[in-house]
Amino acid sequence: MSNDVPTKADRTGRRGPTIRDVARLADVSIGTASKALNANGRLRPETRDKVRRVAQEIGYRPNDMAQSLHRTRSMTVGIISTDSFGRFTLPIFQALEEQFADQGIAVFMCNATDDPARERQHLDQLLGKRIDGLVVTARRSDKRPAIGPLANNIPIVYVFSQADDPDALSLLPDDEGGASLATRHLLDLGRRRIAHITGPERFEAVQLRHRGYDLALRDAGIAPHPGDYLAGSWSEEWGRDAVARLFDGKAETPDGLFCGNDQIARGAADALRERGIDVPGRVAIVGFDNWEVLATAARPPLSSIDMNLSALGREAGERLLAMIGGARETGVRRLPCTLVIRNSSSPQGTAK
Amino acid sequence: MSNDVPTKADRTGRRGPTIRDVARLADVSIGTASKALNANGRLRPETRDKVRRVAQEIGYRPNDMAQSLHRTRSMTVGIISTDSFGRFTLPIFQALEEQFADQGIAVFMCNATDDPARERQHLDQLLGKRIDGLVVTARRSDKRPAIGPLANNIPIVYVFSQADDPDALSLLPDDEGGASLATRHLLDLGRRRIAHITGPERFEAVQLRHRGYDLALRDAGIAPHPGDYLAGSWSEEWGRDAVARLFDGKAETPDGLFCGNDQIARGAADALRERGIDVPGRVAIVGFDNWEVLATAARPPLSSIDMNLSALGREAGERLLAMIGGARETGVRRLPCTLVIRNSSSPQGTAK
DNA sequence: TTGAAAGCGCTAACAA
DNA sequence: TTGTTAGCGCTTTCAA
Repeated sequence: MSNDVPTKADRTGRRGPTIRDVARLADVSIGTASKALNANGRLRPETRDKVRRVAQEIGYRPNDMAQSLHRTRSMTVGIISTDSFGRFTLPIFQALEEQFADQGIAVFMCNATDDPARERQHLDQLLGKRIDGLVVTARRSDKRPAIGPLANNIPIVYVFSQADDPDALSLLPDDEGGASLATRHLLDLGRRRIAHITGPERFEAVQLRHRGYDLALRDAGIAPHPGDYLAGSWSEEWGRDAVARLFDGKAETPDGLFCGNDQIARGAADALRERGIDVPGRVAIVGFDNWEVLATAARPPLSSIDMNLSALGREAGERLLAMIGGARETGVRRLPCTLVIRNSSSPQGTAK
Repeated sequence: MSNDVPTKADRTGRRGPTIRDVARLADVSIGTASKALNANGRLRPETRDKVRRVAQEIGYRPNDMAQSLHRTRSMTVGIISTDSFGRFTLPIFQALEEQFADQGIAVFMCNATDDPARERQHLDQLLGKRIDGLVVTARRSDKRPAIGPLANNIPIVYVFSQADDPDALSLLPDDEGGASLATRHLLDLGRRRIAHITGPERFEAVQLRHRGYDLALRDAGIAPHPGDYLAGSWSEEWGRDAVARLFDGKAETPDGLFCGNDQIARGAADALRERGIDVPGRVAIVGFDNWEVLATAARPPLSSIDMNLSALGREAGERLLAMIGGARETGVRRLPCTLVIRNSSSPQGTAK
């Protein structure tokens, strides 16, 4: 009754006021209203102000989907993890999301836990939503079947995962380089016999890290001791077992340990402490992953290789944006790892 | 030249074929095509088949945004973490995503790491996308300022986070109940002096768990020993420190430890082992969070309280769907925790 | 059984 | 400077 000009929103009870409502209340044409709100075209300042004021008052917010019907872009991208989300994907996702948010792009998250059918289903849905691009992640970086060329050849980038398709773009951490970095660090500390305790050999990352370790040793003129490469599982228990194998009843033992991940490193550190072997005094240790909560809680805190997953995520975001913009990118790109030094490879007090 | 009837897709180079293209190629009206594809209305079977075949062939997929312009629903929801994503939010998100995917609803993920401005910005974007509902999560379950009533009163549910607004719906784990459960379990084991080592008191969860512990003891007719409640930090180091305080040089020591999280529990277990105190023989331990990777790697593996975050996520999904459907839900709902028994509170071999 | 046309909310080209 | 109108891709009456 006192409520003049009921808005569409009032009538339907759902979906907000439309530009039509704004136009009506501001007493201008709908075209004018659009112009006023979008800052383009010439308009009398007072008209523009009036429209904007009205829009503000009734809480008008343009309907993105209607807009997208015009532009060729939906201003959304999809991220699909073929492999559930986890410790590794999280920082990547975080960086990606931030990057896209800055561009006004919203992110659909999908999780297809090792289920190709579900993956297909998600993909379908995303295509229906007309995403502008797709990011594919995984829990480990081994090769996976490529996602077929998407309708409208929507650009795809694989992060921490790689497609078995040479035309795809994959972004990965440089496992080999990271391993070399760790090994060289131990060499620089004066260690001469460095063992490598690592995870299951079927992981590509295990093979690459092994290679990096090997190369660094050879570069230093050291022939790797054959029994010093131990592949097992990714667990603390394996770290402890491996130490037992390397140290118990041996006359000659390693003075450096490069571990395939921080869990193994932690198990190794525990096992050494329990044997009264000083870390880093007699044996220095470097882990991999730089899983903060684990690495800092260890005794001593663990030096570790950081895969810089946030940087990886940012890079992926940039690449995808470029591809959405029309660039064509292919191949496997590996980003550098960095070394984080803590007490396990540094005299007490020198590092945190 | 040989390419008859170029589709819109061909012309623009972007966005897929439209229903118009399907209609043209199938030689029917666009209305008929729609009917054929949507399985409603009466149609000659052969017409329907023809349309479908064409649609299939040219890879037609309806544009969700165009559809949503009609329905009152966008078939999307937003999840915003005000607090970055982490270990706790992940299982919740996973469960939510799965639930929504089953309903054909896609999920926008947003991360506003402790930044109200960014939160507002994300919210704006989501409103522009016309999300049907919103889930708010956080890294800890303390009260937070409610998100103002959203335009079109889009339903909101807070999970693992609560709003300072009695009209909001919050879903939380039952910290108090979980603590009682842990304590009763230790009592059932015959333990009579149970200490509680926990995190910073400013956490609501710490207070609730303390209460649950207290109640369980009193119910059993045991007056809590004043020095047996130790609030500190959430770290392993604190777990070790607390054990030192409780055990070193004391004539009377606890025979049960209920720890505020698994990190503390693990530190405690380590400290006891190093003192030659048998776990669970002389001291039984129960942790909180059931953080698998940590709990199972501990020596002995830790019994722990599981907050059932997946269930929490599922429940949140159901509630939000109900609210989208028109239901009105308010208040704080706490979902039960469960006890996972491992060796730290069970004779060797009885539990895994 | 099928076709034509209006309209969802918005933008942009063209008229006035 | 402002208004009118034709779509964007789809669904849904209402006619034929």
